[in-house]
Amino acid sequence: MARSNRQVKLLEIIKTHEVERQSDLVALLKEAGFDATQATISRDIKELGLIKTAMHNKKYRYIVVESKEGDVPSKLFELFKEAVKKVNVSLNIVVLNTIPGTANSAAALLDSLSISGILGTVAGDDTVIIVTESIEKAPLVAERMRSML
Amino acid sequence: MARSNRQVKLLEIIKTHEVERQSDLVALLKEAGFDATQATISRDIKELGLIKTAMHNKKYRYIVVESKEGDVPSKLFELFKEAVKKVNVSLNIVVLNTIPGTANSAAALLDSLSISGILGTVAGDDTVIIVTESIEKAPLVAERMRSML
DNA sequence: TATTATAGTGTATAAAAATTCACGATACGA
DNA sequence: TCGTATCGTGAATTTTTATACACTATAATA
Repeated sequence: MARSNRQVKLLEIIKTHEVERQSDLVALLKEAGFDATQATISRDIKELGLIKTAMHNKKYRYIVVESKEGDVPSKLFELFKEAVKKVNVSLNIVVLNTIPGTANSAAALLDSLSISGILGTVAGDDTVIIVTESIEKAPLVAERMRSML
Repeated sequence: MARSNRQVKLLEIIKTHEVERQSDLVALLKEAGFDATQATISRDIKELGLIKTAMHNKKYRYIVVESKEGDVPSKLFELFKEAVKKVNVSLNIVVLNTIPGTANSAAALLDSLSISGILGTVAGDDTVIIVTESIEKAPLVAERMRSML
């Protein structure tokens, strides 16, 4: 699925570049081998919940923000960050390795977020298994996890 | 200064309304007695660092986000929230009342944020005195403090 | 299989947001 | 008090972003 790959790349680009506008994104994605128009990028940005904001240098930049609106008490995020050590993908499964005993709370956060693409999660002691909708979605979900660390 | 008042009102509006676009803001501000054009609102939004983002209902909405980009370890924010009990203004001074012993860390956060309009801060045991640039700026700074709680 | 959804996209356009330019008000020095 | 600089603003415009519409491909259903 080209779409998921593009969106993963898009997140990556946004974190590593100072993207001022969508047309820049079109260009950067093209460099990376993804052909998409501004219209598509606009839709991706909406779906991924990305935002454009003024930086201190007075330039605009697209960025990723975690907790927006009433999303979730950010303490849970703190917890998540402390707990999760590694994020890996295998086929349609994302595996989180956590500090022993914290897998459950990490999973709890995931559940409360109702992240798109996730079918379900199971938490052991130091491992969370996340089942995603498809092989294509898995890297996107993983990227989302990493972006929370 | 009409500008500061407008911006304070603007923040207030944004937190209490689902503002989808700047022209809505123009209208709402007009109701509140502030006449400003879209151009001015656009500038205010840039200055205040507000953002437009897609909500879960797929509508766009302007919101305030605290920690953007590499802004500050969000733990400091947690601390700030726990510490600060009240925010008051008098002339060009904003006074924070905190839990005893925490005023210093609250002030530390403020310093690290380099918030515009603040000349300097002094922290006692349970009180932070914030000196702002002008009487007009003080309510804006206070609003910023409150928005972090 | 034929038929009907559904998702993803580009093109063209509408809509929204940012900025350029000009101007008025205020502050500051000479 | 001038002249000069700075700031905030609106009008008009440019730039950027979102979406309506049409089309294709793929999946789901009878």
